[in-house]
Amino acid sequence: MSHFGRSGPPDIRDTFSLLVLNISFRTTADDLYPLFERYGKVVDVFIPRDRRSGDSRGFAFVRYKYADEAQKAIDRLDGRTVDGRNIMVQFAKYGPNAEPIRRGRVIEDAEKSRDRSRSRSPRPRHRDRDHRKRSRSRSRERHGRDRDRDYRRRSKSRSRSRSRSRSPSSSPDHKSRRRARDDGKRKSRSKSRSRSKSRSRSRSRSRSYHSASPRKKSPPPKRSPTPEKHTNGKDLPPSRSVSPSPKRAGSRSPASSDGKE
DNA sequence: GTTGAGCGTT
Repeated sequence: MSHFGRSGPPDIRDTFSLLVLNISFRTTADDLYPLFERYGKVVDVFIPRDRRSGDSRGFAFVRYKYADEAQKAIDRLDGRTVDGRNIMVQFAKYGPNAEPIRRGRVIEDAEKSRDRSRSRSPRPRHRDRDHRKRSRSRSRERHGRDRDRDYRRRSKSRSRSRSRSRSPSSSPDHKSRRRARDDGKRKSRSKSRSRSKSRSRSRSRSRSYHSASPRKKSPPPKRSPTPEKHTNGKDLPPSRSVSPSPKRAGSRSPASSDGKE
């Protein structure tokens, strides 16, 4: 929703989107509008909110009518303290339709192809949209729900050191603490994986699709007194389609490897 | 009540 109450974005044909980062969670579009409107014609102010809680996600999008005004707003508001937070204003890189943005403006089809043809963008990496979409979890969820996402976020933030000092009051306490926990967890996992690996070697990969709960404790390979041949035939009856290894079935017999190792 | 890297809506 936009600041004007309309449905969806008003008109992004000739607007320049600005991304305002590091704003307070209490800051609303009404608070940002007068601030940005002072430097130009603001077409729309949008603050993405969480679907469930409805709270602000900590950043906003301000669309200007003209690029020079947007640039001026960046120059004037970037680094300013708003609501007690040092905000960061910059041109948006992606449009609402997942389209690339050049200098804050949505690149049109013709312009896009032209740009590609003339000069390759020095963009080091193409960021997957799904990637950020998945990591769209606010820290609130981090309290004890999703720490799996932290892995990716942490590694990504590492390579983002080129950014300016966004938070001088960055307390490394959190990282250290979290890292310690992760380390411990990782160790335990690696051990378990090692065991599973050896087992998997003797076992057939057809078991992969069988194990629906990786978290569950791996049951000991209770081997019946019956010969391996019998077990093999029972374990992978219709799993032929799952195993894309035709040569294995012909050149090698899983029965022999099952018994040994 | 908390949080803090990032890129968007009916």
